[in-house]
Amino acid sequence: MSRINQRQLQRMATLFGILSDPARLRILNALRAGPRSVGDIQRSCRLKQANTSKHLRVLREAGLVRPHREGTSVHYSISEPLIFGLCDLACGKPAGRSPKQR
Amino acid sequence: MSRINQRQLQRMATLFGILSDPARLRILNALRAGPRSVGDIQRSCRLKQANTSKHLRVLREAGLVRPHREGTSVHYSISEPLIFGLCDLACGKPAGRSPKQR
DNA sequence: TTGATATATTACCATGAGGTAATAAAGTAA
DNA sequence: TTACTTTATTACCTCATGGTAATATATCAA
Repeated sequence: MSRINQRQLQRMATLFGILSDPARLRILNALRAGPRSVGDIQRSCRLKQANTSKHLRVLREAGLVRPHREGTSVHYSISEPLIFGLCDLACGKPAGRSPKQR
Repeated sequence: MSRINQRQLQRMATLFGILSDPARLRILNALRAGPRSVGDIQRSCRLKQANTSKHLRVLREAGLVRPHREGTSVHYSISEPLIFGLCDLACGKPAGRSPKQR
């Protein structure tokens, strides 16, 4: 029997859930090059202001991203680069054959 | 500007979404040791019959798992082992500091 | 102080997904 | 055929989540 802790499973599921949104993946990808202000993220990801803030909050509370005030604006940066390992892996192969296969 | 295709992003998001359910992670983990019948999975994962079937369908349609009839029962096996790379990565570090950090 | 800009939060709606009981379908045996 | 077992599907409910407009908060300038 596999002895993978239920907590651990739950944490994995939660993390995957956070990464299961295209908008959040776009944000993370935008931050890949370096810190960005909320406004920049909003514009480059084509998101509404409230929506941007909401997604950033999710990422922040998950510890994937970190805010830093700079005057009147807030700059976010990746605080968990391991995320990109996941993204690259997900990007590379799995479920990559065809969009739909039943 | 990042030129990650929108399609690719959507595919990633979908894959992560499929992995964002504890029950499905349990199933995948159960299959790690080798093929298993639906009934076995159901019992070892403590899932209801309909629920098991539903989750297996999701995994199957995503190409992560493959069915194989054997008499009156159906055995499922992992068809995309790369998934475990994702799980191991997710398991190892990210968001791993504390369960909640706001 | 007022005004302007940037970000966060709230309230609401609409959609999607998981859980489950009931039913259907597929396979085997007699 | 009927009866039994195993798996799949359907219908339904409930809950969680994303999108958005409106509002609040924060920071700076004048």
